[in-house]
Amino acid sequence: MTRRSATASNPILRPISGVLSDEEIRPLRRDAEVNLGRILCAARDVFAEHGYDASMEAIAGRADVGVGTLYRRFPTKADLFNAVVLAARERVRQITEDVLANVSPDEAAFEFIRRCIAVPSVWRATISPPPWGSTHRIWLTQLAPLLDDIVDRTKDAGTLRIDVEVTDIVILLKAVRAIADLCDTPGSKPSLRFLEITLDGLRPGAPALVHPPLSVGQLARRLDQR
Amino acid sequence: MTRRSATASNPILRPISGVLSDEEIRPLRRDAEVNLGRILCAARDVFAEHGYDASMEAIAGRADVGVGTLYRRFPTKADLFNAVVLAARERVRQITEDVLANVSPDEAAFEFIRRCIAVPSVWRATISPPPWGSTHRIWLTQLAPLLDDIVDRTKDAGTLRIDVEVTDIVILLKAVRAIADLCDTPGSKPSLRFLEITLDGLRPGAPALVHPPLSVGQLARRLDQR
DNA sequence: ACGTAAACGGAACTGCGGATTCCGTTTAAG
DNA sequence: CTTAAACGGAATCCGCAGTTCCGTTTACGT
Repeated sequence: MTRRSATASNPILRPISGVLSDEEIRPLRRDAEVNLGRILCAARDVFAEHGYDASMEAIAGRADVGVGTLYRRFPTKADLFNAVVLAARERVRQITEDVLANVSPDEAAFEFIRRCIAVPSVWRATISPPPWGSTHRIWLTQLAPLLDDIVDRTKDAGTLRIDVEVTDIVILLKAVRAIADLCDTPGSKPSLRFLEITLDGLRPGAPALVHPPLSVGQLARRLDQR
Repeated sequence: MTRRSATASNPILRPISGVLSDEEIRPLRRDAEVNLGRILCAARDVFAEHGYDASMEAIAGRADVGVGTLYRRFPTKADLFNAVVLAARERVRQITEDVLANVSPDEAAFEFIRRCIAVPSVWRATISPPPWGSTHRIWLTQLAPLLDDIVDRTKDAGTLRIDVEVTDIVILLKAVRAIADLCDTPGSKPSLRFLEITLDGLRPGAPALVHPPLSVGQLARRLDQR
C-alpha cells in the first residue's frame, strides 16, 4: 500500500489535532464543508444498508456528489468506512453512558438494546467491522466493562435472567440485523416483533441455558474476522 | 438465455422420468456416477456456507473435481443450485411429516425448529432461495398449512405462546443462521445457545406481543427477493 | 487386449462490476 | 478579477468468477 496514512489526511480529524508543525492546516471552503457533511451522512446510511460491499458510486449518488469528491476527502474506500465506523462507535459510547446515567436498573439492558437498534448505523457498526486490522476487537474489549455494568444492574433488579451475558446482547443485535435485512428497512415492524420475542427469552422464569456463552474475547475475535 | 432447459438435461431427474420418447437415456459411466454424488454433496455444503455467492471453483475443489466436470452435469451455476435447493426442500418436507407423525404435541414446534437447524443445507435453503423466479414462494405457500398444523398442535398443548405464527418460526431460522455465520460453523454452541434463548421467548407466560406477524404471503415474497 | 465414446482436468477466455485516476470546468474568496 | 480549491463524471484498470475448449485419461463392450 503506497499511500499516505488515512488518519493524517482525514479532514474530520483536523479540528481535533491541535498542532501539526510541518503541514499547514487551512479550513475547508464553505461548499467543501457542506459536501463533506453530505458524504458522511450518505456513507453512514449506505454502509448501514449494504455493509462494506456498498459501492463508492452508490454513496456518491446518495450524497449528490461526484465520485471524485469522495476521493478528494478520503483517499480510499477503507478510509471513508473507517470514518463512519469511528463515528458509530462514539455513538454507542454515548448510548451506553446515557443508559447508565438515566435509565432505571430494571430496564437498563432492554433499553440499551432498543436504543442501539433504533439507530441503524450504530448496530451495523457494532456487528460488521472494517474488513481489516483489529481495531474493532480493541474497541469492544474496552466497551465490555460498561456493558457488563448495565447487564449486572438489570440482573440485580430481577428483570433479566441471571444466566445471560454481555456477549448474548451483541449476538442478539446481530440477529435482529439479519431479520431487518430479510423483512424491511431497519427498524421495521417485523424486526421489532422478533426483538420482542427475543427480549422475552431474556426474562427470568425460563429454564436454565445449557450452552455456555461466548467470552468477550472470542466474540470480539469473530467480529474482527468476517 | 440460449440454453436448453436445465431440468431436461439434469441427470438426477433421469431415473424419475420414466419415458422420454425421442432422447435416448443411457446410464452414466460408473466414475461419472460417483463424481455426480460428490458434486452434489460439495454443492450442498458450500452453498450452505456461502449462499449463492459460492464460486463454482470452490465447489469443484470441495468435490475434488475439475470445473469442467461440473458444467458437464449442470449447464449453469443456477442449475446446480436449483438441484441442491430441490433436494433441501424435499428434506424439509420429510422433517415436517415426521414431526407431525412421531413427535408429541407439546414439543412439535420446538422439535421442528431443532431438526431444521441441525441440517445446515436445509435451513439455508429455507431462508435463501435461488435469486430468480418465484418457485420459492410457491413452495413455502404449499408448506405453510403443514407448518400451521405443527404450530397449532403445540399451542393446544399449552407449551407455545398463542400469539406466535408460522412466519415467526421461519424468521427465527433466518436469525439463527446469521448467528452461525457470525460465530462458527453451523450447529455450533453459540448458535444453539441463542436458539435456546429465542425458544424460551416463544414459551407462554411472557407479555403479549405488540407488533403483528408477517403473513405467509408477505414472508414468502421477501424470501423470494433477496 | 483394443478401440472408442464418454469423462476428465484445468488453462484460457470473457464480461462485468467496482475502485481509482484524470482532467476540463466551475466556484468561493481575497 | 485572479486564482487556488473544488467539482463532476468519463475513462481506466483490475480482479474475479462463470463458462468454454481441447488435449488427455478412463470405463467398458467386443
